[in-house]
Amino acid sequence: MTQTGFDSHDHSRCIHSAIDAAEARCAEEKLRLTPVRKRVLEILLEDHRAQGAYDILARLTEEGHGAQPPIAYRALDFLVSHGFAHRIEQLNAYVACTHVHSTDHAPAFLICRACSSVVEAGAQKVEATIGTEAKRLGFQIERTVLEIEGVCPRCLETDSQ
Amino acid sequence: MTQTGFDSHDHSRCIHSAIDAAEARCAEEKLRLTPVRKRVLEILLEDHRAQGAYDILARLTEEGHGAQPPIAYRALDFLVSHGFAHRIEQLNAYVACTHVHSTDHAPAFLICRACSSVVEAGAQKVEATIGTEAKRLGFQIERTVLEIEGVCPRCLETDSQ
DNA sequence: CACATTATGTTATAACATATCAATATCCAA
DNA sequence: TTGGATATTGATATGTTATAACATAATGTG
Repeated sequence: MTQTGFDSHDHSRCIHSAIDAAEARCAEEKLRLTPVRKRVLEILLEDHRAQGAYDILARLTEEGHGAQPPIAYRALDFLVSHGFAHRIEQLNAYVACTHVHSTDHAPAFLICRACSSVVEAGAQKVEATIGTEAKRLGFQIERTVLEIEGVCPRCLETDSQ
Repeated sequence: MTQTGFDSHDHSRCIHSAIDAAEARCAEEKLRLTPVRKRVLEILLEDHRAQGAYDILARLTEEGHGAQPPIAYRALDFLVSHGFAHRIEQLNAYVACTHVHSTDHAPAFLICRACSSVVEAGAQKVEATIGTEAKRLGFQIERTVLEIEGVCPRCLETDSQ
């Protein structure tokens, strides 16, 4: 596993490189990173935290985009389905993807229950373990959700618990 | 990993042994397996499928219990918090636990997207892998959600896909 | 341009979940 | 065995997350 977060870093570089990467991939694959989609990605990139669809919708609305849930959900669906963002199932929320990875990667998420920050890690070893077992059972894996809830180092200090 | 399902089996034994185990543990730990709670566990045990809170609520209502969401949610909370059932995050649904395990186990779920059947497997190796990495990052794990979506052997045959 | 395709706007509603407070049941100690 | 603390259930209301369905607009292509 490798990771990106839980540490201070030059976050504006995060944002720019993620946006640049998204634009490049969209150009390459003839996907349309429309204004709404791009804006949602930017909002998600503001920090390494999961945000709910309605939080995002509120931001879009402030900024003059449509005020109905489908506006947000469609943009999120686009981003998730092309790997620019991920859905955190246990939070019903979304984070920008900070990895450059192949389309079918197996992300693992470390989720802080105190501050909602999310760090994405690769989980190749985990997939390997599961893959072997699934094969034995005749189960055909299509998607792996690995979400690890706990407390991040920063909050561990703060809360002193 | 070990598993229980995706095969034909004497399901009435599943049910009885799970109920018996639950009653035993509740007696031991002075937990109250009240009528509603027991009934919800029985409903969940009817098959190895995830069921939504409102599905369960509908059943309870038919049978004369209260018809309000909290009735179902409270029973489910009890069952989940004591390990008699599990919540499947990606389905917002619940399954009975078919393992006898320690309180803090690390279950992995194989979820068929075609028939919603759920098989619970242990994932000790997975936890070990993650645990090591989390330690390196200073992240304190409290809960691990590992949900694997795909197609079960039975549906693979049927759908011929 | 005409047409197909994709994306967005809009309304309505479905599906999932919890806060709150009142009433009742259970437990346990005096 | 009674009385008080605690846990559970009942009931109402509301909050939160997500999608169906259909209309309109933008875009890409022959």
